[in-house]
Amino acid sequence: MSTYNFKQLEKKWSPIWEKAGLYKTGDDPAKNNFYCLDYFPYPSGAGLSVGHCRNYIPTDVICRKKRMDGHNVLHPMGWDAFGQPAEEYAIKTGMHPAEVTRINTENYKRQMQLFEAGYDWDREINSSHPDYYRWTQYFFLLLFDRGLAYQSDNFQMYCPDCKIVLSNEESAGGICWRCSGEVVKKRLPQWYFRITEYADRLLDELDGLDWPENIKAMQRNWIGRSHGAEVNFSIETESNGTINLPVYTTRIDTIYGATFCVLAPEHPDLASITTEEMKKEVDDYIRASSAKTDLQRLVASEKGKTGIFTGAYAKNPFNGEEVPVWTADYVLAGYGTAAIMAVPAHDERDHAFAKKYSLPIVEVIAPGGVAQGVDEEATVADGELINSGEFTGLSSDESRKVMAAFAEKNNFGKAETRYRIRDWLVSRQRYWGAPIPIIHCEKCGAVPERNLPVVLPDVEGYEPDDSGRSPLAACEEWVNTTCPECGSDAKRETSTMAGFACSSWYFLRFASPHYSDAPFDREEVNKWLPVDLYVGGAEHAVMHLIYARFWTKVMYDAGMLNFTEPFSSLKNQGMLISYDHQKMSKSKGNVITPDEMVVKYGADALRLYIIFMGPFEAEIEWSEEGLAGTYRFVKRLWNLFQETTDVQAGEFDETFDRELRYELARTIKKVTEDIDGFQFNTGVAAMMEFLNFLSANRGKAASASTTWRKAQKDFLTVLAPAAPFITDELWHLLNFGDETETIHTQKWPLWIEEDLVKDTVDIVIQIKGKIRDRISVPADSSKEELEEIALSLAKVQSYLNGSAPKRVIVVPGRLVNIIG
RNA sequence: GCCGGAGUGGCGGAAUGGCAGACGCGACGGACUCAAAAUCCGUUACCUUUCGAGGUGUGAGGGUUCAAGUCCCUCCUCCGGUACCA
Repeated sequence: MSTYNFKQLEKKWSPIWEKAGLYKTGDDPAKNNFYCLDYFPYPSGAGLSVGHCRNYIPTDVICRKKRMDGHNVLHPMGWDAFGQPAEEYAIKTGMHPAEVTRINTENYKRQMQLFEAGYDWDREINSSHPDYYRWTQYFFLLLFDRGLAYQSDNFQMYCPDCKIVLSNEESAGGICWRCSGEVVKKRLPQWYFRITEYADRLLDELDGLDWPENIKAMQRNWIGRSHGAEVNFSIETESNGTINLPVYTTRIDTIYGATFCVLAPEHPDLASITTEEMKKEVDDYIRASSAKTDLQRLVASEKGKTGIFTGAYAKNPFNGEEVPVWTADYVLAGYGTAAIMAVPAHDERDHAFAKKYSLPIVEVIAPGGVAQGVDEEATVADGELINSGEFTGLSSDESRKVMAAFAEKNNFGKAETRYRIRDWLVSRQRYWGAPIPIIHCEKCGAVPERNLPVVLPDVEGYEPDDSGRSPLAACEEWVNTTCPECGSDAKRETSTMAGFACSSWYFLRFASPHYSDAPFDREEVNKWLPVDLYVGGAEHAVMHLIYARFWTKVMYDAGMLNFTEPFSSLKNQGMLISYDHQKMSKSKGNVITPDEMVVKYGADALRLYIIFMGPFEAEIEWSEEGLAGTYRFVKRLWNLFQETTDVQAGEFDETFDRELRYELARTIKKVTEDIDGFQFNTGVAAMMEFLNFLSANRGKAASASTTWRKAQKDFLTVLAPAAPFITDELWHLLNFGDETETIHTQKWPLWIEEDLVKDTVDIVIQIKGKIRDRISVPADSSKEELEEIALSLAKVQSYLNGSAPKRVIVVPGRLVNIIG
């Protein structure tokens, strides 16, 4: 009998499986296909921590089980290799970002292999390789050709620390997603994708997805569809004639209560409407607010909103009243029309502003027909319209329809749906990304470069500057080119695409990673996609996951795909918290690596602990003692099976044989259902229970030798996906297969349903809901029999004290409850 | 504020409306050992106990039910997201 030596097993089996092609994508036409995908990792210099294992180990377990229960499995891995950290490292050291990336990807791969995450490495892809990014560029042009890519010099978010522009998704809350620093607004010409055009479909098609509810909710909030109306107020200016001022409102029912209008400081017509008298003050205000970040504005206005009267008055088209026009930075430039009608009686923000600047408050909504009074606070609820001309008496709900129609009929407004989501800012003034395949020609404008790939040239330095120029701009022989349309001198676009462009289609590439005629082979894509199971952290709810859905829909519209949603089912693993109760990060110095754990406890114990530590989605604190626990489990398995490699038949014990068959069937059923249902923790617990049972009954092995041996075999088989090394070793040691075979290609065992049927069951006897006794009865005892037995029990008799029970509830197989 | 989720032993966590605390960690006791580690066996929600058992208990308070961790209502706390979106 040998001692458990995980190092030896790992060294022995890894190469054998590799040679056998265990993880190669299946292509048996008789089998169903299963595509399991992990989020596209960015290979960072820090390498993988045990936190990442919570992603890669469960998907590996699922895939192993899927192969065993008869699926062709596609489980690929690749690298989201373009991006800032490699570039920053390159800036610091001068090493080419491609070299930095190569080193990091190799390390990731090595680590994944340490804990035997089984990927089909023949399908490995790298988004920074020209063979890949030529297709990213191809999709840029697809969007361009379909009118979904455009250039604009709007204000956008800019992170001064990262020196990079950010999309709205990347700067949610005014915070840079990467460095958590505050972002500022900057006006630079940039490329955008028209994701807003797909807002309705992105919202509506969420409903059918098997995704976590919170992710769907985040996307719904982010898209933020609201139904309202646009109404044109009009302003007679001193020197610019009549200016039309459209405002967007979801509460047109309150329009008779509009007592002023407010324009965002960035509103394009602000200068034209401002009177000579107010010009200086308004200009000062604009300057002051543009100096603030959005976050600073928000913080400042929590102490009190600020604003300036423009001197102008706007006419309310419903009642002809003239109301003062103000500018204030509580009105956002990027939403609606950047102008609002302010109804202080029925909007908290307008109320606060009106109070501060002593503007009138007119109450026009009476919830339940009763005016609430609006001096102290705004009445936000719907109600019956009062003081509202011909609309008085209508409900808020009705009037919203009627008044929008009225506005439309009279040509001063219309019903309007608005969205919170903004177009996707995709260009970056960075070196390490996919070049945008556009040539700027003075005559022809922005012309697509169809000769792909536009290869990233080697440059002297990678440093971006504050001017918003990409390092590529310095590479003159690359920048200067000729226009593909007219042949005259032209310049290449020097920005590259944000990394999220690369990850918006990678899941398609895995179906045919070496295909060179198109981004993907349609037949292969139809065979494997949509992705059956997509697993990663929750942090990409409104970034990657929304972009990838958008691109998929565009490709569908272009006739390239026959599905509109890329990921049928999505799961988010929980975060792993370090021993210091903080997120693991290199900067905090609290990272625990799989490397050190594999050295200490072996891959099998690590794998088991990762899936056993708690529910898959839950945030859990790392515990090395916990890992020591699963290490003890594999050691106990090793020792017990070493002792019982060759069980000889002894005197048959029917009772024990049945018990063993029952426990085995129960275990197989539980493990099967738990792996399928992502309840790995309870599945492992069931296997621990079974091992405990075998261990406690090891002395009886000979009395049920056939079943015992089957139990050993099936137990190893259901444990194999979680603990591949020890199970294959023991499987061979116990002679369940020869040298040419491996446990990992065995059929997943089925449990025997009849073995789950018990002869006798334990019944709980309750009196008024409290447990007073337990009895063991034949499993098929009828209600009447159970009642009779229960009532005859001495304990029950003494509780009843001679009187007849009022009521007896009998649940066969479970309990009898006697109400005295 | 709004949206989503969660509150169960010392800890991570189990429980189709039907025996709360599976499994694991930790702790305690014992065996083995010169000793320690490892391993094995046992105990481990709380209170009371005549050691038979009795009572209490799943964030708080109500309710439905023969029966509630689980269903309903009100509230509290925590986590995640979002935040002047008119």
